[in-house]
Amino acid sequence: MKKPPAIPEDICFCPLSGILDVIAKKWALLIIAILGNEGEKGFNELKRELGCISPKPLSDTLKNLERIGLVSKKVLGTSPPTVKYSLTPEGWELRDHLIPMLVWVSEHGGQDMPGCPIRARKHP
Amino acid sequence: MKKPPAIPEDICFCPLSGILDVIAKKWALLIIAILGNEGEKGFNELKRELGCISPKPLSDTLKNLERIGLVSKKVLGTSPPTVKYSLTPEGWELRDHLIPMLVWVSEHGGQDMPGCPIRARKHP
DNA sequence: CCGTATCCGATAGGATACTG
DNA sequence: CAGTATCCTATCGGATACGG
Repeated sequence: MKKPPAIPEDICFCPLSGILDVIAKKWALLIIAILGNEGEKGFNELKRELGCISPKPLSDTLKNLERIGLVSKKVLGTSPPTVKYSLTPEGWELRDHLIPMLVWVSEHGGQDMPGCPIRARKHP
Repeated sequence: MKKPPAIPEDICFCPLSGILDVIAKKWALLIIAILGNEGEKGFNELKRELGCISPKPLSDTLKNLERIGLVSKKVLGTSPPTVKYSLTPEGWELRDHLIPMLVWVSEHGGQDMPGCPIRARKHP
């Protein structure tokens, strides 16, 4: 049996449960990636960027990300109400650890891509 | 607006959809982490390690991971039937990119941890 | 030991409409 | 623009039992 280059120490993954419940969702990682890549985004801006997400799941996901402290929400004016979502410092840290994986995945090329196109910035 | 250290180029996240549909699930990341950390695992071994997963979701997840080429399955004997799940080369690559994130998350400490305890190796 | 089969409840998430 | 409110469906995921 191959001896794998193991995780540094005997590490407990208990704390993962909580965050994975939020992160391991359909849109969470993409939202973090996009916010990280572009800085700040409004609700519908984000919605447009994601391409085919309904307001409810987007709202839910943002609330969850906010709750666990990865995303912060700023309300600016009142008419028209302007809202900006951005990453918290913790969100940035996570994002930094996340990017290598996302980049690898996007380069590696998932052959099956049913559903709607999603882009970080430009779309071919 | 803060100028973020962006993702290398204008990168298309289209290919993400397919793989995210698989890895952004409740158990997928943990399975990859565990297989990477311990090399090979049988079905029930994995089940025990995950702590509180039912056979069906485990079976489903493994099939999906196999389908997209991250996990391979070896059938050895016939009595008793011995099966070993392990990471494919691609699975290893993904795992390498994944570990920093998982380690960060586990160190960062998710305060809320409802549900069952999950461990990579030892459990306190 | 390795799963599949079945059933079932919870919930994620899409569509749409509508309000502040 | 920024969501909330419904509604509705598909799927996920747990429990249990059983077969190879």
